[in-house]
Amino acid sequence: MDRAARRFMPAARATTRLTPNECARTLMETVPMVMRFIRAEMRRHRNPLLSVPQFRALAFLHHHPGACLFNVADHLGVTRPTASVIVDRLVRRGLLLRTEDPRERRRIALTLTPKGTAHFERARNATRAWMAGVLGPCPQATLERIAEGLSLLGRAFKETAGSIGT
Amino acid sequence: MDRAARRFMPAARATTRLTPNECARTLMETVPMVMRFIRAEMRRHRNPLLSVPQFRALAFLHHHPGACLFNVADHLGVTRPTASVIVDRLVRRGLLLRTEDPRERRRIALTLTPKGTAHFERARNATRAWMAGVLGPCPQATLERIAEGLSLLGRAFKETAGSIGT
DNA sequence: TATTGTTATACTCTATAACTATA
DNA sequence: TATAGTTATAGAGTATAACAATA
Repeated sequence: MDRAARRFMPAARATTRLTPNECARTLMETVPMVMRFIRAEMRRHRNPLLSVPQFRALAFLHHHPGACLFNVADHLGVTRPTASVIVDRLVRRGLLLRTEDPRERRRIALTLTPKGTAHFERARNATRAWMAGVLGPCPQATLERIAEGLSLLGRAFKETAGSIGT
Repeated sequence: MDRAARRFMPAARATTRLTPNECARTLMETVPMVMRFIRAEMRRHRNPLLSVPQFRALAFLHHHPGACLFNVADHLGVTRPTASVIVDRLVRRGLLLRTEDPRERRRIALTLTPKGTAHFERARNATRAWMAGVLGPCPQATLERIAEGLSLLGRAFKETAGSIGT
């Protein structure tokens, strides 16, 4: 076991029961910190690259080509005007194609352009490589605990915290 | 063990080794998602309340009264101009006091006003209560795994990802 | 010269309110 | 009337560049 994990274990196992409040405190310290590292990293790269929301929008549309604006807003957890602005910037940069859905003319169908696909994949690979570099030094057991904790955390939020935006 | 945890375990233990890349992917999906829940929750409250960076700035100064701008920027992980703007908004709202440090007249000493302290504590309690509500349904074991994962994650980032801003 | 902090500028994210077009 | 999307407006966060004051 690595030093970091060993340092942590006694506190986790030997003390009194961990309360939701203490967990919340750890959360409020860790998540924003990690988030700003991600943001800074994504901003560091070449040219205008992608912001985190832009990256997430492209990732979603990469897996759901032809999705409409509402789907994007829902996935990003933002209101439709916000999603509209984000999408609009990507369209202007030539990364997204906005077409009309002939069956439901109120809707738009969003798809990545070849340039958008290339841009997204480059950003994704760079981000993953950087992150893998950060996580790389961790031993296997630590990696698994991190993934497990994140997975459980994500599930708790998805189940309890209601949906946002309209 | 709760259903959620049981559902997760087989994937974590029985498959091939978890790679840093896979962990990175989970991270890129979970952290922004949790972050937006936090942001949305903090924005939901009464009046202008506090944004996440504002909250973190007040939390830091609550524990380090008299700290200077550089310290705040360092803790938030932003550049000094950004910290200056954030602090300035809090000063204008009467939540922070900006005074000159007589020993080092280049520096400013930042402290919470009584109003700032009250405001911060209200925001902190509300956020923790909400978060505890989200985490509350989780069984003890899950809670501990979440806290452990976050703690290890935070440590990995703090150790590897260099400092930001200047 | 180096450091601390601010201001100017520019861009993104984000929400609410008001609007258009379609169903 | 209800829904999909846009536009207008406003404000926060963020960076870089240029600056002032102090050490």
